[in-house]
Amino acid sequence: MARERKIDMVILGLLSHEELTGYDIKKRIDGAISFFWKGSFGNIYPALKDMEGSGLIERHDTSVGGREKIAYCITESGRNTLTEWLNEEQANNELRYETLLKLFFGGVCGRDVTVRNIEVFEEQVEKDLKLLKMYCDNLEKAIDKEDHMYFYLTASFGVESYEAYLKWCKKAKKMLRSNDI
Amino acid sequence: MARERKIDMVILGLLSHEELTGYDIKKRIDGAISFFWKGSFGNIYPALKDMEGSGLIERHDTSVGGREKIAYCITESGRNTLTEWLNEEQANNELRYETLLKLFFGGVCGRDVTVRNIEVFEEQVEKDLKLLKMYCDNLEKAIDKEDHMYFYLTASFGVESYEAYLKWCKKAKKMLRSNDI
DNA sequence: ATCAGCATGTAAGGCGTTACATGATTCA
DNA sequence: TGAATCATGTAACGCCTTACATGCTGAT
Repeated sequence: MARERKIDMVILGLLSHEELTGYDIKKRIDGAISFFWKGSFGNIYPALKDMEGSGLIERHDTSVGGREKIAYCITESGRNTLTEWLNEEQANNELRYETLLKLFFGGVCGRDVTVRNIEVFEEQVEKDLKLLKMYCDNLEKAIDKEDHMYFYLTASFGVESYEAYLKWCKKAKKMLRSNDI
Repeated sequence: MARERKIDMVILGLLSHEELTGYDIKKRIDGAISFFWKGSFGNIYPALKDMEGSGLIERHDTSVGGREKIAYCITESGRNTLTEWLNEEQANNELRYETLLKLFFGGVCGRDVTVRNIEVFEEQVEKDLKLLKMYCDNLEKAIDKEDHMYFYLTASFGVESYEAYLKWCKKAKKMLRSNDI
């Protein structure tokens, strides 16, 4: 029923900083944002069209030569919508971790399978954590710019939680490998 | 294209322990599982029907009096499907945290709004953490039962990460409230 | 000349939520 | 008697993913 499509807010948020094409938006989302929100072309382009229709954003053609290129910028109305959303206290936070599902039902296959699944998870987390730390390090240096502080805090959330994940992985593997229990 | 519906695995996992009705399944999911996976009646009942059709589960009518009641149990084929899934190394783990989205774009509304959003998040995490710790405490006492260890590890994952969240919340609020930056 | 990357989109299908519809039983 | 809980489902709708379709540009 109610308007739920959060991709609109991602787009408005990105456009509040700079003018972007759909393609650019995808690239931005694939960066630091991808750790907590995803987007696809089949998602972004229709949203862009809808939002233009409702006056939240405006297109302006920046095609060069035969290359089609449509940049969008946020309107006053779009900025209001974004502000309203930011001021709403309720937020929908969801985890969908298949790894945890497999862990929960780990008894069906036993310890070795579960340990392996944890290891696979651990490897991914280690890889992502490296990236997140890189983001953090770079942002820390430029934290005097107001916007950078928000980006830093977001990346830092990732670092804190991923480090907790790794700590848990070690503990869990140890428990699964011990014969005491 | 490919079969993706993970609710099937949740159901198979639950039925691997005991025979359950759709209503029971919903209640189980709303317990400890809800921290990392959700389910609804509109989700569960159709899945049950499909899975019965493909022979992964079997119904047997346990109606009493005028009260309709259909319990399902897992079949050999269902147990195989569950085992195959547990043995697949790739797992899809996704975070969709609207709070982080709001944080990332926090510059639009400024520090007070962002601090408030973090506080709302913090309150929810504190509440959930209490529950998770309760689960952990209860399971720790009965960890000699193999299955309980898996449940314990899952809840423990929640405790570790939620504690990291809280740690981050304090740090973030402090940074946002300071005038140094 | 070819390939990676830039750039815009559509179509089909799957998954899931919410609301609705219906009725029985238990307990205060 | 009325409310809460048990119990099963369907329908509408929304959102997203994946795959497809198309074409330009710049670098090797």
